[in-house]
Amino acid sequence: MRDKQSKGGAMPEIEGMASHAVTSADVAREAGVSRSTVSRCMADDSRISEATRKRVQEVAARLGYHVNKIASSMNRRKSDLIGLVTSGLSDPFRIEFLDCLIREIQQSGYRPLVIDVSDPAKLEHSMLNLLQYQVAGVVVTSGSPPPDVGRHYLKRNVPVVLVNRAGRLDGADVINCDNVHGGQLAADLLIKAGCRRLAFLNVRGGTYSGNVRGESFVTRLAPHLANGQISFTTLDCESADYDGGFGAGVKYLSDRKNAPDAVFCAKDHIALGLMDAARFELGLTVPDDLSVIGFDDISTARQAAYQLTTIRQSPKLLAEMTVERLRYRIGGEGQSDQRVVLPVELVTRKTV
Amino acid sequence: MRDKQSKGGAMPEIEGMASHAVTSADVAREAGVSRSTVSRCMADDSRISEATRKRVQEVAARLGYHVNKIASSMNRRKSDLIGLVTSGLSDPFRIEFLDCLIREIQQSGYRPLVIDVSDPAKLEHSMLNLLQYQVAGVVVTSGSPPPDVGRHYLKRNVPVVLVNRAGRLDGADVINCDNVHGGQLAADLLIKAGCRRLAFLNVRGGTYSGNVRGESFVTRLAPHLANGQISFTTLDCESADYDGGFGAGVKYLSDRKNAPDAVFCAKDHIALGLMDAARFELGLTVPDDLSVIGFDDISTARQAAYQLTTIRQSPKLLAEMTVERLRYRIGGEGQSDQRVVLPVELVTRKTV
DNA sequence: GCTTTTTGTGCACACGTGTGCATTCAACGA
DNA sequence: TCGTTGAATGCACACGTGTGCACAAAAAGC
Repeated sequence: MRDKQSKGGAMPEIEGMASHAVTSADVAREAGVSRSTVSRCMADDSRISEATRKRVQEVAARLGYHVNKIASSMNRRKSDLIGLVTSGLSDPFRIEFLDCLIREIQQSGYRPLVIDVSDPAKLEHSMLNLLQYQVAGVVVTSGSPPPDVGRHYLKRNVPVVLVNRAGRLDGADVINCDNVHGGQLAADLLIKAGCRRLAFLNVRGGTYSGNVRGESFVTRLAPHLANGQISFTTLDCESADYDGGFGAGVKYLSDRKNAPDAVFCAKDHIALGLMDAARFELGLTVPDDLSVIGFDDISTARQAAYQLTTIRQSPKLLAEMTVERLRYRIGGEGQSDQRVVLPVELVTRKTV
Repeated sequence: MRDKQSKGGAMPEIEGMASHAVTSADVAREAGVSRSTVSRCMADDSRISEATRKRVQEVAARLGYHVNKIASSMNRRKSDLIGLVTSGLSDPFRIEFLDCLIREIQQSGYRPLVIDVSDPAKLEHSMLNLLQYQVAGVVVTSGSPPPDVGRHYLKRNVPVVLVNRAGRLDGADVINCDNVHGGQLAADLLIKAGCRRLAFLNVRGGTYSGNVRGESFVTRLAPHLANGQISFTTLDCESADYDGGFGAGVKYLSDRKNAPDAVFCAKDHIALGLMDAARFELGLTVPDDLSVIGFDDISTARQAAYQLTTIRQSPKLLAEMTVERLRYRIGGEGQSDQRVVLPVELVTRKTV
């Protein structure tokens, strides 16, 4: 009855003294079944009689057996890990997105394997490295993966989702919020508010999302520009964060005559810095002296000290969509790349 | 010369058409060496002649071979994953810590496997689940793992580090910032500033770190309390975040006669909410009508709109220490649990 | 009662790697 | 020339799991 598959003689194995991890063979021996049966019982997945299943699972629980996911992954040639490529946890909106994403991934039975690429030049190396872990899929939230990488993923049938990135990757789905519409909303609002000297502020060199927002903004402005009733400038800051926005504020808002009276910022974090520079460094009043509008609607933008008017995109929706695409592609193969655009909405607060 | 270890006849395998991942056997065949040699070459670790190593590595690169970490982990019975137990990405200081931690882990050649435990009741299950991945170590930044879990980790020789948690776990190192000193610094500052009606604000039910900070604060206050020259109250808020602090501000600061004139908050995020309630909801002036002091020195606290005086702990130092402890214990075994306390410092800004 | 179908299990192989041990080979000293 | 030593590499096993196939037993059909 016992020791059906055990190789040598049954080693004594004093109860509770085993220093090695308890394996499915241990459970099999103890329950008097074969290792295969144990495997099937743990997976709930085959036609195993209710009686044995219950007994085996009970034994497994008593022995403290847990399936070795590494061994399982090796056998199935695919792990339940999903690679998350990001660059640090400094950008507020990305954090909110990752927060939702991690929950969503976990809820789908996967595990997030985070990989930080501060140096964009290392993106290729990092993504290849991720492949070593037999990840079931990858989400890229930073940088633009080179086509070489895409080919490797394509060959291995590992789906890639690019979130809010420029998408030129074969075999990858691309998800963006509606940057174009966002830019239009911002333009419309500022025009309606009667602003005359408008500006768009983004980090120097630009980012994909930021560029689209700015271009859409200025396109929408075009008719009024032609009229000569308003003016438009493009401004840039050193970094895409609070300090960058603050620095830009000090730099561009000092000259009250020619300074813009309304600034559309590529992202909220920059807008907050700009606002603070205007208010606390230059003594301006928002929105009387200066209107500010951001993009993302990060949580800080809601705080009483800012009450930033902004274009909202939903991190939760973004995350849901990401995982949906991922799950759809995992297993299912050879599907054409998809481009998803998620809606944005204007959130009116007190800075315009 | 070729096909030394290949089992059946050498399948033709058209160049570049292989749909399966390239394995060490492929490299071995191509380079005319054994699979063992390939393994040793990739590890740089044995006494392989410089010539063969170079040749093999060149072939590996040409074929696009990467070691399969899953298989490797299975063989070595330990992966290079480090579990990160956290509860969401909402708490600002924890995010800054995780940011540093992920970098640090990565720099040490490990990979962070994030696991989110929103429901503290699931902590045990989650940590056991983490063990399935053969993690090399685990960092807990949320919740208090039950002793059962500790025993499992101890048995498997997998190190656990608790960061800013109550530490009662056998086999786990515990790292805290100097909460006691922080509470003292806060007390000293407020006394020196001449505040009379002091209060400590924490989330309802309390947290380990918060409780220690509050207790140390009131202990330091004791002599002055005995004099009857000052008063002290403990306040609580619904949630440990901005909204919680804001709500508490509205609730406790309305009655100008009896309301505290100085509040020590368990963490910055709460302090920011409190400040905003005071300033924008009640029309108070900070610090004239109300002094506020926080804990952590999160990045938002530095912003011009807040300029929060606070007790600073270093997320970078915390992360470095965490990984140092982890690395020390991985491999090295049977070392007594250690308790690390990291320094804090007062950051004087404009809210006291 | 005999054949056919259904149901439940076991056997054996494969996944890709690391490493102890054996083996080969060249160099070297006597 | 032969034995000895050291370096370099191959062999074979182990890691723990999933699953196709075969097989036994029980149920069902006639």
